[in-house]
Amino acid sequence: MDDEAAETRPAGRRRRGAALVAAIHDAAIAEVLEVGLGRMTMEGIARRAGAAKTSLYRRWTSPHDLLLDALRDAFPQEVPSPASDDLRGDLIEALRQMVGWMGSPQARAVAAIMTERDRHPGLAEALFERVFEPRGGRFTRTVLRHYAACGAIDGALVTPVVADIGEALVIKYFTDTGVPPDDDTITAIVDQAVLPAVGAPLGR
Amino acid sequence: MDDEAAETRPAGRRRRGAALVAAIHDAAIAEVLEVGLGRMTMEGIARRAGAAKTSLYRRWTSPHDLLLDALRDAFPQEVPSPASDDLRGDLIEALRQMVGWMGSPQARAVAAIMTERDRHPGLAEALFERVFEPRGGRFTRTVLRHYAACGAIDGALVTPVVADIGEALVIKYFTDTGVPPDDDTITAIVDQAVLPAVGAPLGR
DNA sequence: CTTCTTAGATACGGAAGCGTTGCTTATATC
DNA sequence: GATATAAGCAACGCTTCCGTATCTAAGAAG
Repeated sequence: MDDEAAETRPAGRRRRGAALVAAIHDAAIAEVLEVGLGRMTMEGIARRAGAAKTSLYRRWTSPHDLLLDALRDAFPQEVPSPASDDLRGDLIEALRQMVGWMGSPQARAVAAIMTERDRHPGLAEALFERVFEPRGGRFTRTVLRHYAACGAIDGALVTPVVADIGEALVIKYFTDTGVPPDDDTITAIVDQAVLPAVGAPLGR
Repeated sequence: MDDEAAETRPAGRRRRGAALVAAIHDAAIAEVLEVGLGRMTMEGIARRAGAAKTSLYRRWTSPHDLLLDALRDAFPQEVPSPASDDLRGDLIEALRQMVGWMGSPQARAVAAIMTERDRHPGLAEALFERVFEPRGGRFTRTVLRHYAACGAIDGALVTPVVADIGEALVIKYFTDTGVPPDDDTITAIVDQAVLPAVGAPLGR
């Protein structure tokens, strides 16, 4: 994910332009994941990228500025929802996609910014303005809306709260245990929490 | 919350023993909330507490050590569950208590440690071992178990996933918006997500 | 091959935190 | 009031990062 860098590069070759920028972007994301938002440093990013500090200061003014740039380049991550006529299966698949997305370095960098938003308010704002729009049940909500439009479930039940149930439980599982939920857990979340809220029969 | 410190203390008075320790504990918690886990420093805590750096090093070996000590002193926060025969009301009350608890400096310090657990694994472990046991639906779970025991709801439906629904949605609301959910939102969470999962009638 | 652009290497003075030391002085105890 | 305990204070050499400046050398363009 990083390491097209320092040691690997045969001393006599120099990256320029886009290739160099990409390497620095990767280094910035790797850096925030390893040392955290509060300990990001131009020197650290340069070291990790195998680039000269000078090359960073030529383009960016601060680690945060650089990080935002890196994230904007890495997004958007659009999540298409394949809609068959299997509500339960589509919900499970949506949460599976979410879990996969959460594992990406970009997503974890965003999470790091979100959790420290009160310490760096400007950064969180800029993330929203410049990178992507927040506040989403972007995964299950898409699915639920589709089936509500079909008439398969009652559209009045697809409230903001209900559209967040699946995502909320995935996130809580992740922060509680430190690992993403496996398929069995995802299935349990859909069967025991999401489906009941949209009026599907209980008990599975 | 902090500031029994520096400027306020009339130059000729010295705190000792427990009073000093308490002031330093407060300063440590305030410090982690302001600068974050990664930027906590012995000098910073000492400055905030209006104490000498020496006095910290006499008792603790690192900012993390000190922080853990401060948290252990501030806990436990037991949450009793007043059980009448109003499931819905008790669920709402439980989540209200949770929101209140989340606002405390101690809880936010714990949250800071949890969100950076991969950066400081030892700290998160020590928090569990030395301070309190994790992994809870400690709020709504207590309520749901009570009513399951009474036979008011089906005990088989009170799974780990279901016991986490309320807390998960409160947490997600908080991290998404940056502010705790108000009473209307809490009510919506209970009505639209928790109650359906335990077989209560929909729609409300 | 020549030239222009741009990355790399190195050094800088300054700031801040580190963990420790030696010493002074306030507070508690007898 | 004398004495033991414990806190404050100031300075130490060391490290890391800051932002900048200077100089060399690799890559691209003509």
